Amino acid sequence: MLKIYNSLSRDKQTFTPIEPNNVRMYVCGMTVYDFCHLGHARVMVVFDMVSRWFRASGYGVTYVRNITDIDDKIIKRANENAESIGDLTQRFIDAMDEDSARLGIIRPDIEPRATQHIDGMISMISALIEKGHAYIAANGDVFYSVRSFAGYGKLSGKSLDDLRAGERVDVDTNKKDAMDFVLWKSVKPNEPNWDSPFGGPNAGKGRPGWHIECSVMSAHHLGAHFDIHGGGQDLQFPHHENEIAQSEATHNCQMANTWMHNGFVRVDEEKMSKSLGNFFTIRTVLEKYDAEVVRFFILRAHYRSPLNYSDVHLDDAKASLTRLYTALRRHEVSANIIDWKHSHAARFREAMDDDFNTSEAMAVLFDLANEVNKTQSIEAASLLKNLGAVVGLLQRDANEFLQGGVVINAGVGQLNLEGLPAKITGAGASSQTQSTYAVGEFTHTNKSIELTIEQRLVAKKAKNFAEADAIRKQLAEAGIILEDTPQGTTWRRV
RNA sequence: GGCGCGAUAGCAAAGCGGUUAUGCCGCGGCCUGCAAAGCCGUUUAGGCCGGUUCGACUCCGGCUCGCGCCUCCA
Repeated sequence: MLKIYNSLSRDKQTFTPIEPNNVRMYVCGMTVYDFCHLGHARVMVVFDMVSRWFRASGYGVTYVRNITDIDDKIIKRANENAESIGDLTQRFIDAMDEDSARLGIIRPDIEPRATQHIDGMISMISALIEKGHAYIAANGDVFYSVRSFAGYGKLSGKSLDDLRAGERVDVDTNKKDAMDFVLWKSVKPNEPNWDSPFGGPNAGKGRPGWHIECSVMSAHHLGAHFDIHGGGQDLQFPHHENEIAQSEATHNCQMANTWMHNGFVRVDEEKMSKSLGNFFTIRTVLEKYDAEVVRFFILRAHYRSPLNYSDVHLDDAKASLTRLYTALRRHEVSANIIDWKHSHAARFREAMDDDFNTSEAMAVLFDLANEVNKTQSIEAASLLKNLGAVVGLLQRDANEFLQGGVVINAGVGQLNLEGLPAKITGAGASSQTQSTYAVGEFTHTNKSIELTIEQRLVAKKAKNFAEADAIRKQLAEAGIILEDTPQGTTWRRV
């Protein structure tokens, strides 16, 4: 029985989909004016995990994640770049797709773009005006009247009287109430605009505000009442609160049954964000760390907890994931079937059913790795790999992961062994994407490493251990660890 | 100022009113030519002050500190 913490009720509730076998989930996606950072990675990974767990639990899932492709920042950036808005947004959508694929994200079923739903937004805004929930201001902007919606504040727990709008920002004098938010922005010079029936000094020409997008796109694809609405913690207020106000005032029914919010990624105990400038883009991090390590790093914490980012933590995650892959080494794993009655599988399920406790689920994976190492059981190894698949982990060939490594810059010059620079590729975290990605430039090719191992083997057979150890040491300095086993010598990258 | 969240061992991170979380690191042992990996064992916990209880890291109250939202933000 799956329980989910619902931000709306502030407790864990048993999850029952509205339709018997289809979970309808909407997640607020990205505003595409720049590369995605680790905070975006977390939303993508978390809700990917959520949708995977629904599917593993036997549900059908309709997962919608929107793309905001029109807003102030996009317009500003396009102007700065002297680039068209369409070119800019497409460029960053492509980049997002690439980052997402590398992180092993299964694409959402539907990825609507705001600019594809302008008509729907105009309709909803018109309906809100008709119902008295919105008004056209003198300058032609259309505002939502927060006082007109009795439930305003129910998601964030804020009351209108406690909110001190205007304390930190100048209040727009066109508003009736300082907390009213914009639904339609009347056109400004050199800005893209659409026709609307809202009138005003610019004859209705303008563009939609941010909040209305999600109300329209979620209703369009999932209906007025759906199961789950998700997003980052920072969207809870005002974005999600405003969505509720718009949607519920329009449709006269509850918008989403369950609201899920993932915690922030932090840097030095502070929220990672564009405005603080302390963000790391996904692609920057992936220059140094394997995408699956990043995915594991995100998944080993509970989705609602804050997640501190640092190289030390990524190194730690890498070492941990290495342990799991090491257990899988040399095991031919059987088909994709999980016996949920198996004690480890049952524990895994119990953890995931308890508000997606991936932290606990990862602990099960480590216990399973211990069992594999102890007993060499193929069943245990298969279960480990198959449970990994449920959360999008451990699907690569173990050696491919272990020999992927990161770039080693030190020691190149000192090596007298053949160290041909070469680009070694390692597959992304997902087995679903066939693309491969370079982790970096290595000082040794796999081939040269194997040749070196052969040389060392000759020395070993001659009991020339000084020579054998020297070779091993040289490779170690280049970040390559040799391991002698009864089946021969294996290697991996640090 | 309003509202909310958190404080667990060297680091990271869960569960749980009484039983080994888990991973990394450290230490000891086994294994190994020596290592590595692995296995076994092991040192470091529960911000502070009270209360409830036979028993609290776990429940309640207070305090301190940190963080978040109240402005665009995943």
